[in-house]
Amino acid sequence: MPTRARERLLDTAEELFYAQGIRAVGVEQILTVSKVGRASFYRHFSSKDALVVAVLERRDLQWREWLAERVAAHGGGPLAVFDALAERFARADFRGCAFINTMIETADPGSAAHQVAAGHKSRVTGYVESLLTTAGHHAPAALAPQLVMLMDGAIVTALRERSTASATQARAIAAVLLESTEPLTAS
Amino acid sequence: MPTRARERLLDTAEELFYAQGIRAVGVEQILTVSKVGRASFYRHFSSKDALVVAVLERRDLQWREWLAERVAAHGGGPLAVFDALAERFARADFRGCAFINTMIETADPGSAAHQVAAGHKSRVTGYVESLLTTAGHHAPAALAPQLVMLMDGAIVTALRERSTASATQARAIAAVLLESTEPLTAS
DNA sequence: TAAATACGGTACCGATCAGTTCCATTTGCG
DNA sequence: CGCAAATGGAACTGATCGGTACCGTATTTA
Repeated sequence: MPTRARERLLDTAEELFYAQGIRAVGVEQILTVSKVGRASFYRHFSSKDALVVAVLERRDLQWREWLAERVAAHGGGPLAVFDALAERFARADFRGCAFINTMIETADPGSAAHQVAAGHKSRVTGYVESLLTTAGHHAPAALAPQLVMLMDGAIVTALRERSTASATQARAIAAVLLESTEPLTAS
Repeated sequence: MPTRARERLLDTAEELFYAQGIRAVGVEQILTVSKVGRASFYRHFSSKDALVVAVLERRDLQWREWLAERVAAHGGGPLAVFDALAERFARADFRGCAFINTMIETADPGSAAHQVAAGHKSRVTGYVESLLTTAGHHAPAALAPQLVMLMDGAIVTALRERSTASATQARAIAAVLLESTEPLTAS
């Protein structure tokens, strides 16, 4: 492939979708920025929706690779996910979680984009559970969803306050949960 | 005002915006559902953006009124906010927090809609802080943002999982935070 | 060199977008 | 009753939406 139009489309679309939202970015803008011809676009993707799905699937893989790498760099413990989040929040282009954003923007739960986004979250939960298991913690299956909920809360809060403080806060709360000896259920 | 067109517009727009997203709802649809003439719309609101702001400002007031009422019904303690959330999550039309959704959908932080949404969150935080103060808790100013972060995490999780479980989980975590005698900061 | 593939540019399609204008009707009030 | 304000309907604008068709060009491969 001479000029790798497909990859330029994915790169451009990922950046624009994340920065402005999926609906806010038209095919026209993607073509202009990526310098790909209109016909070439529809040779690679049957529709804008297909491009959205392809972007999300690629980002799911890349994001989880990035998370695993940063967690390892921060010691490999379950709490390291919040250190990784803090790094993410500090980036100038941070605009929340692309998958949360997609689920909110794409209201229909049956749409392909919505389901890719939901799948991402369950895969992240599985990864957090594996971190808890490796750390020898009791009840990883019960704790992982709670940590992911803290992660999501920290992400939304960071988006609103434009600071990394929520990652530190969430980490401190998570530390309390990990220290508690009895599994935490309803009170 | 004979047929109260303005109120019908606000009611219809609030429902449609929440269910489908702001961008996804055109003025055309609002006019059709509300049975308001196109001209009447622009007599009451200078633009669609002005309608969006009016809807959000009204919902801010109504939502916080509703929260205070449900918190009182659940004993008036700080943890009651999670009982109120659980009720919200159980509704068939639940689709997350309208203000979080607005901040995500309206990417530009300088837009009027975004700022109304941000203002709502700070007012809710102030309310939670007053609940902590009334309950005689130490360091309400430090704890309130943490509880709001838990609320946001529970909301996003409920939207993804379509269950009230996250409210119960968040309440249990919040209970641990309230019981801890020392203020929780970075570890 | 020649065929095949990928590509960029442009014109075009019908639909929808937000917003304006004009007109006939209906409503509440004096 | 009669007037004035509020209203609903429809026609229209220019811009943009996602998507299609065609054409000339550049690159790779046989």
